[in-house]
Amino acid sequence: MRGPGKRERLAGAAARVLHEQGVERTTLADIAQAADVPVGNVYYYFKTKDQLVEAAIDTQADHLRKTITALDPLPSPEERLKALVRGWVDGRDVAARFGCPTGSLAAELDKRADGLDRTVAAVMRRLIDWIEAQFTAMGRDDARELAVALFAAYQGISLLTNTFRDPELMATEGRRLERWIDSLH
Amino acid sequence: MRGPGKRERLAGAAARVLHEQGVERTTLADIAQAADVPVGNVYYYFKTKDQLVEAAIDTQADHLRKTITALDPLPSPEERLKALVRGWVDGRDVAARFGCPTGSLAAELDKRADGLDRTVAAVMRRLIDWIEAQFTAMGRDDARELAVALFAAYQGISLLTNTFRDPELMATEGRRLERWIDSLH
Amino acid sequence: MRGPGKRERLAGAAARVLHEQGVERTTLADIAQAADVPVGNVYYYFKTKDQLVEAAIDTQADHLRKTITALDPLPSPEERLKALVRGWVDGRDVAARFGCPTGSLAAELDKRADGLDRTVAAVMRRLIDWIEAQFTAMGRDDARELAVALFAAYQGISLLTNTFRDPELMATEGRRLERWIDSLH
Amino acid sequence: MRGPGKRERLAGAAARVLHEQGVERTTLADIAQAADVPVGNVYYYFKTKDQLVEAAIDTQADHLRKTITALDPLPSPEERLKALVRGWVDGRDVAARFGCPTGSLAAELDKRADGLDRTVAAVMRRLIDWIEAQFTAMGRDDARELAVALFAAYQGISLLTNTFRDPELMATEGRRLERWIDSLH
DNA sequence: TATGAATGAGTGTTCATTCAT
DNA sequence: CATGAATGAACACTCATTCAT
Repeated sequence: MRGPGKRERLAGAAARVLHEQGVERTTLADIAQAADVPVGNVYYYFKTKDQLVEAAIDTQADHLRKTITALDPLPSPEERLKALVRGWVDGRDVAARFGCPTGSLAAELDKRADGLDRTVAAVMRRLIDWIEAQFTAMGRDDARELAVALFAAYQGISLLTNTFRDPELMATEGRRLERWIDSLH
Repeated sequence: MRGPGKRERLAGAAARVLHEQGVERTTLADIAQAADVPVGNVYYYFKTKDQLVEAAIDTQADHLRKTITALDPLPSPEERLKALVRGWVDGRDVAARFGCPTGSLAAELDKRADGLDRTVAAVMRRLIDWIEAQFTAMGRDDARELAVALFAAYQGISLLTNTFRDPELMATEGRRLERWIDSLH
Repeated sequence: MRGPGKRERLAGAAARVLHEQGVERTTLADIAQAADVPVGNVYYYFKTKDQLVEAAIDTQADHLRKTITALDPLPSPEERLKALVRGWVDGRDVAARFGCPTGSLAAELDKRADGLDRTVAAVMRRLIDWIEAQFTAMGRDDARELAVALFAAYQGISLLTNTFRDPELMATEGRRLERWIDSLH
Repeated sequence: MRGPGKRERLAGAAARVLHEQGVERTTLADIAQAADVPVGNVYYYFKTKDQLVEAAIDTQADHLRKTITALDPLPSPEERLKALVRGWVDGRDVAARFGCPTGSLAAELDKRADGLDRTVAAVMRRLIDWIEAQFTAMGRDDARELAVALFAAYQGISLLTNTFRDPELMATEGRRLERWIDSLH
């Protein structure tokens, strides 16, 4: 129940609740309650709601970093990319209910003038960079274009999976993407 | 300016402003002002904010219907699909600033418990159905899967184009999708 | 109970309550209650608390203008100045409880970074200008200095009258100032 | 840094910050920071914010006592009064920015129901008493009235100097007051 | 004594919705 | 039909004060 732990608990709760309810529909009280912290105390750790949103983005960035780190040991770039896709598919039930955490955040924050939209963009760029590196390792000189296309495919199918509340959409698209990756060398 | 005209003006203003600012950040006053209608008068035409959102969705559905109608005379399904893609690319500057109108609406409404999310879903389904019909006409028995993939690709690249504020992303992906369509028969 | 009337009622209530309680200790709810207006409705007329404060200052400026206008018909500048002093003395009971409305506002607003302090300053300057004009009419070439001194004397005795809750202080000083004015030609 | 030293540091910081920012706009955190004392620790020395305000008043009272003590050795009451006035004028730059420390405190505390307003009043009364003693020593039987007038003149010109942010006002009025004192025997 | 952390009541402000005319 | 005005339930944020260690 100590300081640092609480800060993380708040950031984690923020990441979760903001994903589930969206930024605008989430009140500070919601986050405080989810973290089991009195509302007034939230401000000891985060001076504004925006800072909480930023912390939530950071939490997602951390998660992404870990995901990538877990993928790196795999023997080939194709394997790494297909494992990434499989990870997306594994999250299809959550996506069906709430969409992609990063994507829905990006969609919402783009409507605002804060610098927060730049922060999400940076997180996304990092993942695209990593994907690009894999395609480059596969010898593709259109690696950037392919990386954008792959990530866009995921973002798009996340949105549809969520809109139609149908996890199968993600599963099917995942299989298609795996086949597509295999077809590229 | 009679009733019906005002109603449409309001729906149109709603569609525009909701796309630009998002549902949650748009006030009724914003829409009323954009339509040059006194705030109090809005409620004569729409009993709740949700009904205005619904009208905005309907406006988008109309627009989509017209788009499709304009495409149907084209000689082949490949041509129709590629023209659809070209239409998306033509809207890349708007997408860079505000994303896809339908997609951003869907993302935001999915966070709510209204039936409004079902309404956007229906609009999207209609377009996917049309795309599917084209793939079927091309002789593909995986037409549904391809339709979902194509529309997802558009939704995804819209999000990225918006997030990175870079219309070129959409242009590049458009060319890729056209090549992909050509490769399918 | 119409719009314009309500706006004035709010400004009047603000002037009164802000004088009695001070700016910082007065809540919008206080002013709303004093004007018998629901809190939310205040914002239809004034977008911020600061605008209410400004309206209160304007109300005081109006009052000052009227005071001066009532003085101008008097036959000589000495008479006008002494009548001004007598007006101050007449308000000694209010001063004993709450100080000078303009002075206490000035003291409080000077602690802030708004432009509001400039607004009060302007009101004060207008009165000093008028006093200066009287001294000039009396043939004094140190009219400005005398005007500042006279107004300062009033502000100072207002503060002391308020601090010691003793209206007599104001009365005594008023007599002294009248004698002083008489001694100047 | 032991207890007593800290207590004084806090009182001094309170006096300074309260003068600069006003009572209502100053938070305990502000004072704690100015005194370089952790917020939580303030309450070991002062149980409430009001007690800190009281300590600040006491600090001012001390300062006033010292001022008077330094004046007493002067050979004549006229000299002592004029030296007092010159001291006021010396502080004109601070007055232009923040007003008279005691006066602005008095103005603000009079809006409250605490006994604190009585405490400032007592400090002021002590100085008026001393001024009165000088006028009495000059043989005036209207010494009280003159004392009140002189102190009021200072308070008033402090307020105007502050409101118009013009130290020259204080300088001019100081010269006038010195001439006035000379004219009284 | 010392201190980071906790707490909760209060404040200004926004906005969908309703109402009187 | 039209409209300015009214309403009240939120919400983000602040801060004096208290507590645990």
